[in-house]
Amino acid sequence: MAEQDYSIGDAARISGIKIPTIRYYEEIGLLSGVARSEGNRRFYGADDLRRLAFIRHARELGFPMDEIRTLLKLQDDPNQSCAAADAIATARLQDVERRIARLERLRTELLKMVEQCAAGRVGECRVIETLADPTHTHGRLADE
Amino acid sequence: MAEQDYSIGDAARISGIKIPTIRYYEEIGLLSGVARSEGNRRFYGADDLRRLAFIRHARELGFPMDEIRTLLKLQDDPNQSCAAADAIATARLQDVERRIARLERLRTELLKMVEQCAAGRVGECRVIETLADPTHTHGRLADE
DNA sequence: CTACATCCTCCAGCCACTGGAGGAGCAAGG
DNA sequence: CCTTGCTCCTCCAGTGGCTGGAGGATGTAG
Repeated sequence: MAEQDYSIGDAARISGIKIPTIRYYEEIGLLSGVARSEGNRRFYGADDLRRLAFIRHARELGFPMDEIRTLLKLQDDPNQSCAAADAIATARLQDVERRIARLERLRTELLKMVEQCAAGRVGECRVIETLADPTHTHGRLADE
Repeated sequence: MAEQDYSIGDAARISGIKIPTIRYYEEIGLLSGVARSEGNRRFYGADDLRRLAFIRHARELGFPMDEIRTLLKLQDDPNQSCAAADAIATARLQDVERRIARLERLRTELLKMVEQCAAGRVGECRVIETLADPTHTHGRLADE
């Protein structure tokens, strides 16, 4: 193992991704050609660590796995147009905005529920009542 | 089947929950004692439909399954204190607020990425670069 | 009576991991 | 040199919350 190489445990600590998850990422092809030591242990170079950081950051931003895969392929081939990456990021942005709007509505509804809870019996509990309210049946709140 | 009874297909249409999901809810004990016809078909009364609407609405509000289970038990026993329901709703509210805050941060970051994409080559693409940025490694954006 | 819709049960699969069993490798202390 | 204890390996099963398909029974309309 050269000086700039890391064990899977190191990689996990540095990237903040758990060991089995790193192995899983390799299995599903996000990290190809991971090197092995004599004793069959994986070891990672700086590139691999960057790749793991990329994946982690993208996951945190809510990118789904297949989009990450696409972004990694783009990254591997830096002469391609960045339009595809832009499209993916834009789609993600719109998704995030939709989710914010949805959560804001949930917030309003939950606030109402909690405010009106007079700490009484369940029989007259707003929380339960609101949830049972059949006027919500066809969820304005569903994914749109 | 009496007049106010519904087949599982009707229940699915009315509640907006798919048929296999309704069966699944029964299997995991959210709907107990579902009646059967001579020919072994499930049928649902108004109570069951209300219960399904409750579950759906709670799911839409982001309540996890075990909290829904608790709320349903509370509902089944209307002399209990509503404090437990209130606690669950409050926790949910806080969770929603945390998620909104998190998504707002994502939004800011994604906006920056998209704005700076000059539709150039991947080599100088902000989208890819931002994601690869190792200063994000220990995610301020992680679940907190 | 035939077609067709709807239902039944059982079981496999989805995603993105997570964790455990059982065993091998390796570094340091005695 | 040997043991201790840590890390690593592979394989496999399980998570939650469904979803869908196979293969067969039941119900209904023409």
